[in-house]
Amino acid sequence: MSNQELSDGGACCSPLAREPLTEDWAGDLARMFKALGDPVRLRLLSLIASHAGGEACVCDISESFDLSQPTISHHLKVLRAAGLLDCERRGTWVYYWVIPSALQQLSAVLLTESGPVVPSETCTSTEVPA
Amino acid sequence: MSNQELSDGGACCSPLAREPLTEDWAGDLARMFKALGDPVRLRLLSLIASHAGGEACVCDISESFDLSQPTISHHLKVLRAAGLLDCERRGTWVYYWVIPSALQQLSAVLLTESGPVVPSETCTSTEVPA
DNA sequence: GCCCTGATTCGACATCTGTCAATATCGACG
DNA sequence: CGTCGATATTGACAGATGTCGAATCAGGGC
Repeated sequence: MSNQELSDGGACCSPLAREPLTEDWAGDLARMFKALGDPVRLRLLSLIASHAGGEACVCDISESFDLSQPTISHHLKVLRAAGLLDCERRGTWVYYWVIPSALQQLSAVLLTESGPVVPSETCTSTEVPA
Repeated sequence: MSNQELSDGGACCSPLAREPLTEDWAGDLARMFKALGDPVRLRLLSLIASHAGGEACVCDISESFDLSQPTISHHLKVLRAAGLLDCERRGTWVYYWVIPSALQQLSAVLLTESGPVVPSETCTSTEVPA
């Protein structure tokens, strides 16, 4: 995977709204978004991100779900394959943590002309320059 | 399944990293992320967002894909059901446009402690799993 | 060495998803 | 009114996905 598109040369807006995504990049982003497209995985990510120290072991977070441990492990694997998590074994336990740059990249892609704030509620006007 | 309850109301950071997502919210967000978890839909969204005027008719964007017209229509329906797009019929054509607040919400959720701030605890390695 | 605990992998299953061809709907134009 | 072009809906189908139980792997303690 190539996550180098973060620093787009001279791009003032999000690439999503600036120009059509290339197929390659769309596929790359879609894999990450698809990993987030499951409530269990979203909660897993949130649990890990909000855990003390920014990391958590499986035994700790699996208690928050009604799912079997293999299922939790499967979801963690999906998140890791998508590049959103990383993990490390320490003795008996395996600790997971979030990869901040991955989330940041996704967040940046979604930042369109709307920007971080929406001052005007009447969005009917199309203010996008041609 | 007793998660730690809300600490306090004033959320200064992203809720994803502040505290575990509630099941309701995770389900809501997951529906939107799942809609983005397909390269075709991502490109559709990008094509519409980057189109002149911020909106595009189906006949225009469908040319960029090798997919059948019903498939394009299906993906547009998914994006609309997720609250990411809205559409309007004008004569023969149907125009679609992006709902900025939806993308903004998703972008905000992903803005964790990473953001503009450089994390100091887990900066030992930035390599992603292969 | 042997077992015990934590975590992953495997195999199987039902369900969901993406795709197409065929058909239907909706509006414009003779 | 009939037809035509643009979208949407339906039905069907292969492939992906989420889930579990069982088996397996990895360390620690006896």
